[in-house]
Amino acid sequence: MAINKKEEFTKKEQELSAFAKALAHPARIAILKVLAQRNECICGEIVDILPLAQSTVSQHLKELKEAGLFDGSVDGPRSCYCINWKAFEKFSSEFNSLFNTLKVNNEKACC
Amino acid sequence: MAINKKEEFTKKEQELSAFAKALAHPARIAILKVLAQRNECICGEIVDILPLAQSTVSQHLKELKEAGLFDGSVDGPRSCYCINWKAFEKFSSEFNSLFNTLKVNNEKACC
DNA sequence: TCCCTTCATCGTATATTTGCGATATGTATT
DNA sequence: AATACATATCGCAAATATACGATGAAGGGA
Repeated sequence: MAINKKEEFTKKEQELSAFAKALAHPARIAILKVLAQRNECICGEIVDILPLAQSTVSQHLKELKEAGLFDGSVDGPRSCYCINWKAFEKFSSEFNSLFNTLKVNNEKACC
Repeated sequence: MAINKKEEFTKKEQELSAFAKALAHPARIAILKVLAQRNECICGEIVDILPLAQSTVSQHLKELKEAGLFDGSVDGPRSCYCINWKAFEKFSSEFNSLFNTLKVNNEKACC
């Protein structure tokens, strides 16, 4: 058993949860924060900052990439990682609309 | 090997990722949506709506509860699930501030 | 009291994630 | 061509998540 039932939910539910999943590890949050602190894309450096092995960091980057949040352009011997802003904005606004829907009903709390 | 390194990140990174993890499954998104559609806490019904076995749904509810997003008050033979609004608002606003920080720097995109 | 309903928990199987070292790849530099 | 550097990928081990059926607990009604 342990059949994966994720396909049985709506597409939007799957998309939102996939986005959340991409952010569901502190290392990946940390990576995004590094991007926020600098005003440029990351070209290396990440491995030095995180307390993880190079291969593990590479794996986390891959996951952000596969989630569509990251554009990685391999550029010579060093890579350049950038946020895919279109995707990021789309997901974050969808999250906010979910949050807001929930909050509106909050005003009529029942227990 | 396979040692869990989550503790080596900052507390905020851990909190945010834990929140994201709670939303990282379509079933849990669906549960929150059900709450949004009705104007009241959920007393049963969830199992009928989701395409999952009762025990599995119970497990997902437990996870939302352990993430601090859900308050569950077992009340006689039926339970009542409510969102923990304080926690929810805290996390969603922290997410937004992360999003906004990222967006600000977006304006100086470099690649 | 004896069942029925509702939900939680346990045990278990499988899938996925996390993490590392080793190795491959790909581009500059010498 | 040989080397050095930065990343990616592979292979494996351990941890965690997902899912279900079976069972347990607790209240309500016959």
